[in-house]
Amino acid sequence: MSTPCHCVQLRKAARKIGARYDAVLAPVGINIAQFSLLRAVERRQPVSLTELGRTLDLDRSTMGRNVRVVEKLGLVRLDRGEDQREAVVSLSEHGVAVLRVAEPLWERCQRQVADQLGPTRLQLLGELGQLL
Amino acid sequence: MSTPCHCVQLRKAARKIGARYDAVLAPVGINIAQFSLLRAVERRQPVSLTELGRTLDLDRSTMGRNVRVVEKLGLVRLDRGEDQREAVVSLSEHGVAVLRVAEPLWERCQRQVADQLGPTRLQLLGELGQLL
DNA sequence: AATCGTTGCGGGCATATACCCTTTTTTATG
DNA sequence: CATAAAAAAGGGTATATGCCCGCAACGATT
Repeated sequence: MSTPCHCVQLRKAARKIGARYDAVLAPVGINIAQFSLLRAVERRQPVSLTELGRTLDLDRSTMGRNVRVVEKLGLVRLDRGEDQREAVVSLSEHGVAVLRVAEPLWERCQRQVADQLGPTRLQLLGELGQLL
Repeated sequence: MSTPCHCVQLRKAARKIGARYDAVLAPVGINIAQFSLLRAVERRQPVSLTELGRTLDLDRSTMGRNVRVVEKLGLVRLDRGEDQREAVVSLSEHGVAVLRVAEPLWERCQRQVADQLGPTRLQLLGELGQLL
């Protein structure tokens, strides 16, 4: 028999948990990636795409596209920074409102997942990001 | 302060580890998703798209598209099954050859990851799939 | 044999993600 | 100050992934 691929296992777990968070957030019209993006923007706004990418550990071009999606939803604003090269992102009022509604939904899901995994595995989960 | 989102953590870890396996497999011209697909095909061939999807825990339409990619690479064959609705997949000779070359590369990466994470965290990976 | 519910695909649509290349703007250097 | 190097976006291309819808084939029931 062959060992299961650690990467495949991890991806599978990520898909599953993602679907869960997505379902919880669906009533608000956003998914977990967008929720995470909005939170990151709120904490650092106004913030450039590059900095956002560094923060979320995503490719800059990925950031640009993901931001465009939430921009179309009217959740964030995109402006030019002082540095004319930068595109700086900030939450719109609508974005703030959506975030406020989404937060308790997310928290409930987060808690359920935490209970289901237990503190030990949660701890390990956090360590994965550091180690890889 | 806000708790980090378990889902986001997991996705991030999955992206990172995925990039690693992808890099290792790049010389063979496939990525980890395709490697995993080829292995699944080899073990069950000839296998229908639906069954493959169930096996890999992927949406059937996703399976269809992913299979088409490796088909274009000449790694698998797609035929009609006895049941005329089914599209059955099997490895081509080239697919087998690529798999044989890819396996040792994958194994080395797999071992490195295992060493880096240690047994406890490795075990977590397996458990996540079950629990989520 | 005609019909109807089920199953299996394929296509359309959308998001997430990454890599590469080009253009624009800034900055550092001679 | 002029110019070259560096930084920031943006667009192109490609894969992975999921949902929904429609079509075709299969099987059971009448």
